[in-house]
Amino acid sequence: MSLQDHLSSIVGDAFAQIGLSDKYGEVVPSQRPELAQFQCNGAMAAAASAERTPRDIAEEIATVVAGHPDIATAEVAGPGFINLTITDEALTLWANRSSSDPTLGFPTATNPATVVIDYAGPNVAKAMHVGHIRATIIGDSLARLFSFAGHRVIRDPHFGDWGFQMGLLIAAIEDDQPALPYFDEGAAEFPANSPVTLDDLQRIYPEAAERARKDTNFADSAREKTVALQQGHRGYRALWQKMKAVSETSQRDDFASLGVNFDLWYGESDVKDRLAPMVDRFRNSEFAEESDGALIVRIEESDDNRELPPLILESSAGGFLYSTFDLATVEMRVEDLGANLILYVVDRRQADHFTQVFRVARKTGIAPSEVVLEHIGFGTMNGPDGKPFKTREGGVVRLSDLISMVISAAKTRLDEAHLAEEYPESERMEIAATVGVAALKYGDLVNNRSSDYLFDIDRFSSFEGKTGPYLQYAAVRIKSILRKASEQSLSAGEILPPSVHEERDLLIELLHLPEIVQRSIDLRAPNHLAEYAYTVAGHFNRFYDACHILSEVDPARQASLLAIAGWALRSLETLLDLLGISVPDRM
RNA sequence: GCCCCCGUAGCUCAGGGGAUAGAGCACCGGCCUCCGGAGCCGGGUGCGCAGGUUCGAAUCCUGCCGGGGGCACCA
Repeated sequence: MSLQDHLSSIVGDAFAQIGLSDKYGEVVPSQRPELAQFQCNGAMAAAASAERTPRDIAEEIATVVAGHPDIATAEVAGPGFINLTITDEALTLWANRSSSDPTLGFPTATNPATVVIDYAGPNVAKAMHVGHIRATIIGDSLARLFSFAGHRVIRDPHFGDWGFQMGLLIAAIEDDQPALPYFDEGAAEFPANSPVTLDDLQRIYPEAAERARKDTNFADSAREKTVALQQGHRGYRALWQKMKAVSETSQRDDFASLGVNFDLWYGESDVKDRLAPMVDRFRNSEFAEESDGALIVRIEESDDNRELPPLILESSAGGFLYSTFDLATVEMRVEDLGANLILYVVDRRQADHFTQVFRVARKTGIAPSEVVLEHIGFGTMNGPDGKPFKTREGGVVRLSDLISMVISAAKTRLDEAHLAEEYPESERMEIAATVGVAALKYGDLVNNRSSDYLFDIDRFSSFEGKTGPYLQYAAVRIKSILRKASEQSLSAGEILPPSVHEERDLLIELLHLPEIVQRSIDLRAPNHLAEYAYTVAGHFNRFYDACHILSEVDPARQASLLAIAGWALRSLETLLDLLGISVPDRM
């Protein structure tokens, strides 16, 4: 239980005692910190049904609550706000309890759910680019959050490796190099090395896509090859393996440099054996019908306010498309993984696609009613011109180049600040990498995920104010103090009642962590963590200015200050970790 | 055409139906015999417009204006 829950139950009991529902007792942090630490707005909500004035109810609740030993003051203000302050004794008790708790006062799940998080979504033949950054960072943070909350999390990047783009590539490569054994029906074996590099694929793919738009024969040929690949053509499968391998090598490097890991490294192709059986099951069922040569499922519902296109199970060419992959993947995640909740962290422009997949999964029973499917959409990362982020030449920015940019900017900033100058070169590089990635991730996650945001390399690389590096720096300063204390054989002890308001304010702030984590999970919104981490750092910095730890003369108080600093550090590191940001030991 | 999202300070963005709507940047002014100054403190005529619901609306509903996005064989 958190302090806030505890206070809610005290106030809730008071409401029950005067004959009103205890649900009105919900306590939240005060919006007016100069007036109180916490507040309850329930008296105003209760007034109408109780046929009493809000102030009248509030006064009575305040009187009852004021008698509780943990409550220092309970005052009515304005139309009926109940402002609460807790005693320093209660504050200290909760501080000692939460600071020593493995999850910092957050109650972990008693009934853990299996949560599959589908994020990143890299495609074969394409190096990851800025369009993948948000999906990767947001998905990773959500995975960390659910894991922290005690759920069983399965992270799956869901590679795009089984669709029409494969047929396009095969057709283009065959056109260019027809003598390759992959196109020879009688080939006994295939070479060990890939005939194409990722750079080749990056060049070939857009050319082939463009050609298919103009040349229907080429497009038809690519569709045929897609079908042949899906149906098991030996040569195409062998070539596909090569293309997949060269792509994944680069993509895994990108994930590694972002510090992002997955539990499964599945793609669309990992459900390839489920596709035909699933589609055949629906072919003659009530769900599916033929339309323009394709097999479709209509998804309209009576209360729709617009026309929604049907989901295409099988194309008129006899191939499977991405909706079919996603549908079969739901089946796999439910049957094989035991998923209770599946989150799709995908650009919000694909909202209609997920509406189709979810409706079909629901009505066909692929997703039983107790399995929750959610599309976690997000906005675009724009450049300084307000349009999707591009290179100066107008091209797509590769993720690896973007990462290099932020790391290089971090290194420049370290040099300017004359920081880390005496450290070994390898450590300096590591610090620059950690700081650069923190700038990138925090700059993204601090925004509300559903809105577009502007990525400005100059602003991000300034590293001032509300940034990842500022938070790392705040944490590093605490580590430095704790290291010095340790060298002087000083250790943390019990947290004592605060002496100055900066100390009290920090304790109160740190006790808000459980609610912030819960809200971030409920809303699937890491930006609440990002904002809160910044608030915590601010409170710590004020505490740091007000309470000089190492020169404190009272040993018990010094041990208490060390405990508070340690708690603040662990809170900051935990919050940053939930954002996917790590803190160096020094910088 | 239909549908979805967005519109908050000079700029970039937060904001859970609650009090006086916040932060960062930028700009101005302070703070170092002390733990790392990437810091701390002070400085603010802003919720696109008009209605509605509510004791209470940036938040919910309707309309309008402005911006972005989506609309079956790409993913």
